[in-house]
Formats: sequence, structure tokens, C-alpha cells
Amino acid sequence: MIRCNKNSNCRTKISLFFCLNLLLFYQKNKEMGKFLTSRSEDYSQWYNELVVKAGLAENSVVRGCMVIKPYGYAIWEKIQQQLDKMFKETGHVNAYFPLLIPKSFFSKEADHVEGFAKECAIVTHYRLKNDPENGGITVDPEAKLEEEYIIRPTSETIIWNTYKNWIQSYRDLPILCNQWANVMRWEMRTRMFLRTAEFLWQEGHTAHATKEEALTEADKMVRVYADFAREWMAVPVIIGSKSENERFAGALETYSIEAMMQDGKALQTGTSHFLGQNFAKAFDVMFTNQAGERDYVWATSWGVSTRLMGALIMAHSDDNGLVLPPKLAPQQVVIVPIYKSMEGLQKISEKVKGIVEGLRAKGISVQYDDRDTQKPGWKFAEYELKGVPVRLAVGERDLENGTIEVARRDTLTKETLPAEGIEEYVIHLLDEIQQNIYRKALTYRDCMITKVDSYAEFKELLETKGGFFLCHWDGTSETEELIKAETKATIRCIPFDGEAEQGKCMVTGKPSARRVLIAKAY
RNA sequence: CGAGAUGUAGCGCAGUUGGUAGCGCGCCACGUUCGGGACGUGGAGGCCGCUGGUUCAAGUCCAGUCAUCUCGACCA
Repeated sequence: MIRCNKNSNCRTKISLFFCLNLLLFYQKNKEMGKFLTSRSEDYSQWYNELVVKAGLAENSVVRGCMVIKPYGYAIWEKIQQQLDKMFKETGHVNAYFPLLIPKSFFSKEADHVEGFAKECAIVTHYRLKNDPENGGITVDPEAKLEEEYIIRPTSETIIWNTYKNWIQSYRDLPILCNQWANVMRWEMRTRMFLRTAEFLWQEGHTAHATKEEALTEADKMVRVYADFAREWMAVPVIIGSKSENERFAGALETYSIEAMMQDGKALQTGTSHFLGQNFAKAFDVMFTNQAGERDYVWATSWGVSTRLMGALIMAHSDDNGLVLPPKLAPQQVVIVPIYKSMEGLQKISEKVKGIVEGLRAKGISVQYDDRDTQKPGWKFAEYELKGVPVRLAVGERDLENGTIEVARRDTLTKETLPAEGIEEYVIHLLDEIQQNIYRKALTYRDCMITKVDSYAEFKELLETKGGFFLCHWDGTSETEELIKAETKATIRCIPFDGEAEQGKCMVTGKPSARRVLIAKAY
């Protein structure tokens, strides 16, 4: 670099040089049309910017909470709608339980309180009053609650307390309830959609007469989640059971689906728990079976949250913005007119009207964006940012030629086609995009799964390549914690479809019957 | 709770030895544009986180306080 005394003239030169470079850098970025940080540069920043700029959500004034904006919520509604349908198809019904849970309920299941105590918000008073000393408003000390309420971090306790009154006989079973709700966990560090202090989710809570039935239920529901992730979100997932350390507080068995994000890290996108008789015992929920014997009921719980949105964003999106699978896109097709005069717009609008009606008749959600306040180029970039799968552009040139420009979001390619029969083409294209997005994610994930047998190699590849690792593990918590402490990677799951394979634990060399999935996780 | 950083226009930031508050984006108006985030001209917008201190004078120095972010710890 330039060597000089602390001479203001020289400093000016350096700073001018620096400014010029900075200017050129911004100019270049502007020319490239990039409004997002590149994925490869800083994955976290890319993600945060994308969430905000695509209009999905923003941070709220409330610590750790986010505002889900209309576009983000529209996607969540699509997710909700489809999941709800799948739950009903598997025999479940919806119900709703209170937000506040008496504190004493939490002490009934020991593991459960252990798991959640550190992150609960507590309601201690029920009234405010004017503050004569400092002005404003203050908590009325006379309105202190005798027993505090916990804002639910999950609803097992209040639901089991309620189920107690619903269940007497095997004839009352099974109970297959689901609840769409919000919950609050006072997380230390939060990230939009992935881990927020308050989040939206569904929680299913079922009660069964036998252990086998409950196990089947837990297994069934994790597979429902997996189907949803693959078919609708176009996100490939690995189903498996959790190690003891990673299990839900109070569960005997936890099944999960694990998805891979584009930075190679794992995201647990859904869980299903076999709770055994733990909650039934804690809340004294007994029934009389066919043989006339009294027994505790068997329980499961399962849930997915707005974290699915995080998975959707991180699994498919690119440097131009969101890439939505057509099945979950609130707007599947957008039509942008390109015109010079209002007469031109009118002619285009007449032509487009027929196309819009044709597509809507086939059940496709179409938006015709004829706003005069934004330019076509601006709209193109905007809809790419929002991840609209198919964009049609119609200009005066197209009217003359009887053509239409079709652009697909997943490949960022466009072609000019005859306007005749465009509806059928778009329908097939949407289907093709849905499949292509899944294929792409699957190919990437499979490339990023590595079988490793030596711990040294594991550590090396974890840093250089990343992704998922299939390794032998001796099954002990000690080994698991050692791996976590040394590498920050955790055992994501023991895959259901893993083949039985004799091997040696990569850390201790002790025998292992199958490989487990290890990765760094969100 | 430990370590570090930051609070200045809606957003992102600059502000030198203390001396009348700045830039970019965005916003508004008009005109030329419109097939990949157009350009020009003009305009609006600020309790410089809050409180106190030093000073003729504080965005700038000092003390306190509050808030946010990053990294740890934590995260069924």
C-alpha cells in the first residue's frame, strides 16, 4: 500500500481512491440488477434480506418476534390448507385450547418442565393502573395473580388436563385432535421463521388405548409431514428417529423429518412424538379397557410450524429472490403488459382478459399487473423476488405476431410462444416447474450426503464440504456429546430407511448396527 | 449471564482539531421514457437513542442509562 506520513493531503488521496472504488462497486452491482447479497457470500444475510425484500416478514418491535406480512401469510395459508386437508384425511379433527396454562401444570411431568422452564413467558398480573408518580401506566400490584399463568410453549399439559375429563372407557378412544395455534418460547437468539419467540404452528395430540396404536399414529404422522414436504414444498426430507439427547421433553420416541438447506446445514422441519404413558400418568388419565381393567392411555403429539416457511425459502431460492413451488405459490402466474401509450395498454388488456379467464377457469391463480405506476423491468425484478413461478409478458409486438413471452422462475429462461393454446402450455409448465424444483433440491442434497468411516475424515469434510454425513455411532450419549462439542454437528436422526450394516463407531470403534445422519443444524 | 460492536431522515450510512445537519436509495411534482429495477430538473422529510456534565458553543469530549446487533452460553 501507499506509504506516507500522517499528511492530510495524502489521506485525501487515499480516501478519494477508496470512494471511487466504492462507487464503481455499487455501480457494478446496480448494473447487474442485484438487490440481494449473494448466497455464496453470506448465507445468513442473504436469507434475512430475502425474507424482508420479498415481503414475507419483518422483525417486530417485540423482542424476538416477527410480523408476518400479507405475502408471507398467503403462503402460510396455502401450507395450512393442504396440511389441514391431509390431517382430516387421516381421521383427525380440529379443536382449540387456551393460550394460558396454570403454572402448576408444568410441574407434573418432570422431563417436560426441564425442557421448557428456561424459555417460558409468565403472566403474573391481570390489571394496569395509572402511575401517579412517573406518569403513564404501571402494573397494579393489587392485581397479582394467586397462581401465575404460563404462555404456552406447547400445549401438552393443558390438553392432557382436559383429556382427563373426556376419557373413561376404551369406547372414548382414540382421540385424534389437532390445534392450529400460536406458542411462545423465549429463545435467546432468534431468526425469522426459523426460530422466533412467538410462532404459528399446528400441534396434534392423540390418545390411544394401546401402545401399538400410538406408535403407529406417531409413525403415520411423520410420514404425512414427509409427503407434504416432498409433494407440496418440493423439499426432499429424510425421515428418522431422534437420539435420546435430541428427543422432545417427555417423549419416549421422537421422529423427525430433516431437510437440507442450500448451505448444507440441516433443518428439522417436523416432529412426531410417541409420548408413552408419561402425560397420562402425570395428569392421571385412565380408562377401562375391554377386559374391564383400568390403564393409562397412550399418547402422541406432532407438529410443524412457520419454520416450514424457512425451509421453503432456504431450499429453493437464488440470488434473484424467492423460488416458490407452484403448488404453494399464492400467485402462480403473473401477466405484465408492455406498452407505450394508454391505447396500447387497452389493446393488450383486451387480449390478456381472455388468457386470464382461461387460466382461472382451469384453477390457476393469475394476476394481471397493469399498474401504470411501475415500469415493466421493475415488475420483472419484483416478481422474481417474490418467486412467482411463471411470468407472461405481452407487448404490442406480441399483438402483431400473435405471440406471448413465457418466463419461468426456476430456470430464469424465457421463450416466445404462440398465444394460441397458452393455457394448456402454462398448466404443463407449472407441473414441470414443481417437479424440476424438487429434482434440483434432491440432486443437490444427494451430492451433499457423504458416507464417512473415520472421525478425522469426518471433521475434515464437515468443514470443507459440509452437508449430511452417514456414519457409524456406538449409540451412547457420551459419544454424541463429544461430537457435538468438538464439531458443533449433531445426530439429526437415525434414518428409517437406513440399511442394517455392521460397522464400527467412527469415534470409539465400538460396534454399530447402522449408520446415523450427522450434520450441523439450524 | 460472559465478550465485542452499534444507535444521525422511511432504509443504508458519512460527519475530520467541538463552530448553522450531510450523502445514496426510497418518497412527492413536472417532463422525456417504457421488451430487464430509466433519466433530468425541482421538492418534502431530523429532539443526532435518552439523561446529566464540561464549554461562549456538543452529533462530536466525559459520566450514567436504555435499546439493538454479532459471537459464546441456550435452542423439545
